[in-house]
Amino acid sequence: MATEPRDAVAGERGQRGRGRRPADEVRADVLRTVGEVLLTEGIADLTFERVARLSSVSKTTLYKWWPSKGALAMDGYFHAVQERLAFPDTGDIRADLISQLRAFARVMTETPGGRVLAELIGQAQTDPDLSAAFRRLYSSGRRALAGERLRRAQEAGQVRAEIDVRVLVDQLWGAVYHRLLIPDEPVTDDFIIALVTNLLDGIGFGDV
Amino acid sequence: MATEPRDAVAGERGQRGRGRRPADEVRADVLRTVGEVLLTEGIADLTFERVARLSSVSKTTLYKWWPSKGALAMDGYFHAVQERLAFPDTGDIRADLISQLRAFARVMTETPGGRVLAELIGQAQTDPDLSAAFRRLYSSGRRALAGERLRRAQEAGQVRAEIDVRVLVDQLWGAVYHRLLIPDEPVTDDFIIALVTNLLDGIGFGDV
Amino acid sequence: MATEPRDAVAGERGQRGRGRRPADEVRADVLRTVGEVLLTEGIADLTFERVARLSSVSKTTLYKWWPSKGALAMDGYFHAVQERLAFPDTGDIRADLISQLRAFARVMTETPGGRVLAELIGQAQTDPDLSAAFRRLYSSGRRALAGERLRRAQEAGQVRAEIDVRVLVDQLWGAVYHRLLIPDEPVTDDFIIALVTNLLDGIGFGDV
Amino acid sequence: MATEPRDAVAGERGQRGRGRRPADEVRADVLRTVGEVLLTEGIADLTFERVARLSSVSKTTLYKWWPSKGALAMDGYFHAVQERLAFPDTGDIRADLISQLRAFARVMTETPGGRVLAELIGQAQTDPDLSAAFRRLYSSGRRALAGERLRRAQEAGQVRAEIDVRVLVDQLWGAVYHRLLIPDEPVTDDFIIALVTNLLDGIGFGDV
DNA sequence: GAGTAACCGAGACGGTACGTCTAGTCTTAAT
DNA sequence: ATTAAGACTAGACGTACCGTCTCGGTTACTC
Repeated sequence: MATEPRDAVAGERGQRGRGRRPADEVRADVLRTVGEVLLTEGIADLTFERVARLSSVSKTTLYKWWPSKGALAMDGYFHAVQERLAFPDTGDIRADLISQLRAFARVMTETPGGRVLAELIGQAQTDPDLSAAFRRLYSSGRRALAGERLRRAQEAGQVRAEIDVRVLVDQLWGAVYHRLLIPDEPVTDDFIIALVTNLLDGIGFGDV
Repeated sequence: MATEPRDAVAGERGQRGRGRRPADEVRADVLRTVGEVLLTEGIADLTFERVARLSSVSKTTLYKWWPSKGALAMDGYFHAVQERLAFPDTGDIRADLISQLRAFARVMTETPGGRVLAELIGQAQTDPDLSAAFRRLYSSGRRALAGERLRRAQEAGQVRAEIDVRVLVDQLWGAVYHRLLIPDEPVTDDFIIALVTNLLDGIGFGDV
Repeated sequence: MATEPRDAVAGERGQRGRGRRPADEVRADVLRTVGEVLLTEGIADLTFERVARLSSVSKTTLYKWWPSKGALAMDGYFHAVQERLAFPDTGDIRADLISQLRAFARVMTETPGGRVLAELIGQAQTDPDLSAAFRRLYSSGRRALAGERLRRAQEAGQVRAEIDVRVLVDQLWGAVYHRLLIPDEPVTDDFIIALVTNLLDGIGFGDV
Repeated sequence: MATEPRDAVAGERGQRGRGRRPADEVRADVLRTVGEVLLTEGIADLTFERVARLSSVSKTTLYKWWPSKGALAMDGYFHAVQERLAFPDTGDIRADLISQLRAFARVMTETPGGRVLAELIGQAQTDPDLSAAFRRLYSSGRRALAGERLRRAQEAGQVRAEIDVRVLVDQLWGAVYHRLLIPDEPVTDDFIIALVTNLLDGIGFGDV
C-alpha cells in the first residue's frame, strides 16, 4: 500500500509545498544545522539567517521556537555533542580526580566542542538568557556531580570534614577553565596533576 | 559679508569642518566615549558606528587607529578604570593573599568595571585580536605580579619549594573568575578565605 | 458535575471549540469585521491575518470563501454600506442630474465609505479580480441606471437623439471621480452645477 | 598612463568593492531598474528588495533617497517615459482638443506606460505621499497646460466667457481617465470625438 | 442512537518583503 | 596633502503577512 505517496514523489528534500511540516522533522533539521555551523565555524558565524538558509527552515519558525541566538546555540550544541564525561569512583579520590580532570582537559583542548563551549561561555557574558540556560542545562549539573564525588571522599575520610567541597570545584575545574578562557598558560598534564596535589597535600608546611 | 555663517554659529563643539584635528584631542574624545558606553551599557552596545556618532569622530579615523572592536574596548576600558590593584607584601603570605583576593573580588562584583572585564573576556573567546590584547595588556601582567609575590613566599619558606606557583594563580584568582563567568555559586568572603586555606593547609590529612 | 466548563464560561463570543459553525454565522462575523477595518483604517490595513484574528475565523475558512483580498474587501464593503443612491426622475433632466450628482458627491466626500470606494478603485488597478468584481457588483449597474435615466430624457426630447448617452456618464460622474482620485481641484457645488450646465447648453456659441 | 586600473580589471559590473560609489551612477542604476520593473511587471512587483537586488544598490541607499515605494515609482516612471504630450494650438479649439485627447488616449491604451500611470494613481489612493508627488510632478502641470489652451480659446471667442475652464478638464481628460480606471466601456475614437462635440455643442436643444 | 464524514478552529510552516542597524571600504570636500 | 565626513555595499536583525497544510474537535448527516 502506498503510504506517504507525496514524499516518495518529492524525492530527496524536494518541494514539500509550503504547508506545515511535522515539528519534529523541522526541529531535527535545525539542530543538525546549528551543530554543524558551531563545530565548523564557531558561534560568531551562527546567525538565524544562515541557519534558516542551510536548514530550509523559515526564520519565523526559528524565532518562534528559539527566542535568541544563545538558546539556539545551546540547543544545537548539546544535541551535537552529547558528551558524557562520566565521573569515576574507584574509591581513590586522588586518582579519580586526576582521571576526570584529564578527560575533561582533553575534550576541551582537542575537540572542536571545547572551543564551542568556551565561545558559549563567552557569549553568555553579554546574554543573560544564554547564561541562565548554560547553568541550567550544563554547569550546575556538572558541578553537582563533582560535588557528590567529593562528598563521598569526605565520608570516606579522604577529605577533611570541615571543607566546603563546592570551593574545590572552583579550584580544580575552575582553574582549568581559567587557562582555557584566558590562555596565558597552557593546560598540560603536569598542570592537572599539580592541581590535585596542591589541594590534597597543601602547599605550605602543615605547621604554618 | 557673512561668508562663513556656520562656523560663526557653531561655536563650542560645533562643526569643526572636515580638516585635520590634533590627534590627541581626537583620541581623548574617543576614549572618553568608549569608556562611557562600556560602563553604562556594556560591550554589546559598543559599535564603531555609535562611537563615531557620540564622539564626533569619523569612522575612517576609528578604523585607522583601532583595528577591531575589541581593541577599541580594551583601550577605552583601561583608560576609564585605571584600576591599580596593588599587591601587598606584609611578609604574611596567608594574610596578603586573602587581602588581595578580597580587593579583587570586590572590584569585580561591586563596580561596573567588573562586568565590563567579564564581557571583555567573553568577547575575547571569539576575537583572537582581543584575546591577545587582553593577555598582553592585562592578564599576563597581573599573573606575573601574583607569581612574584608567591615566589617570595617560597623563598621565605612559607610555600614548599617544589610547588609551581603558576598553578596557584589559577587555583586562587582562576577560581574567582570561574564563579564570575559561570555564576552557579556566589563570590563570598567565606569563599575567598576557603580558597587560601584549602591550598595552604591542604584538604586531606597529610598522611593520605 | 461540571462537564462542560468551557462552554458555560465562554458565554458570548467565547471559545466555541473547534467544530463546525453555521456558515451564515461565520460569514456574518467576517463581513462585519471587514467592514469595520475598511471604514476605520482603510484597505491597506485589511489583511487576511487581521480579519482572521479579529473575527475569530480561521484563515482556512477565509481562503475557502474569498479567493483574494479584493474579493473580501468588496464583499465587506457592500455589506457595510448598503448605499442606495436612488436615481430621481422628476421629468426635469437638468434638476435630476444635479440632484443625483450632488448626493453622489456628498457620499464620496463626506462619508468614510467614499474613501473606501476610492481605495477599492485604486487596488483594482493592480488586481484584475477586484477590477472585475467591482465592475460586476457596482459600476456597471450604476452606469446602467444613469444611462436609462438619460435615455428617458432623450425620449422626452430633452437630449438630442444622436447623442451616445454612455459618454455622458463619463463626462458627469467620471468628472467627479477624476477630482476624487486625482485631487488637484475640489468637488464643490459649483463644480457639480457646471458639469450639467456645460453639457446641456454647450460651452461654445452654437454656431461655431 | 593607466588610469582607472581597478575598473579595468574588475570587468563588466565586477566587484567594485564595498566603498562609496558616485551618487549619480547609483541614481542612474536605480532609476533604470525601477523603470524596467514598472514597464515589464507593474507596480505590484516593485519592491525595495527587488530593486536593490537588480540594481546592485543596497537597501540602505534606496531608503535614504526615496522614502517610500511611491516616491521610487514616480521617480523611475518619469525618468523612463519622458513623455512629452505637446499641446497643439492651431487656433481651432475643436480640432486641437480632439487631436490632444487622441494622442493621450493612444499613449494610455497602447503603451505600457499607460498601465503604469493607472497603477500609480491606484497606489496613490492609499499613499498620501505618492498622491502629493503625483499631483506636484504630473497632474497639476498637465491640468495647467490644458487650462491655458482653453483660456486662449475663450479669449478667441470660441468658448463662452462665463465658463470655468477647469471644469472642462475634468469633463474631457477626466472622462478618459474614468474609462481607463473603471473599464466598463472602452476608449474609442468615437468616444474621444463625442467628448468634444458634446461639450462644445451641448447635448440639449439650446432652448431647453 | 451510534457512527461517520464533512467541516471548522487553530496555528505551524516556507517564503518574501519590510525598515533598521552595523561592519568595513572608498570617494569627495574641506582645511 | 591630508584628514574628516559620510555615502556606499553587504548582510543580519526581528516582524508581518501570504497562501498552504496538518491536526484535533465538533457538528450534522447517515445508517
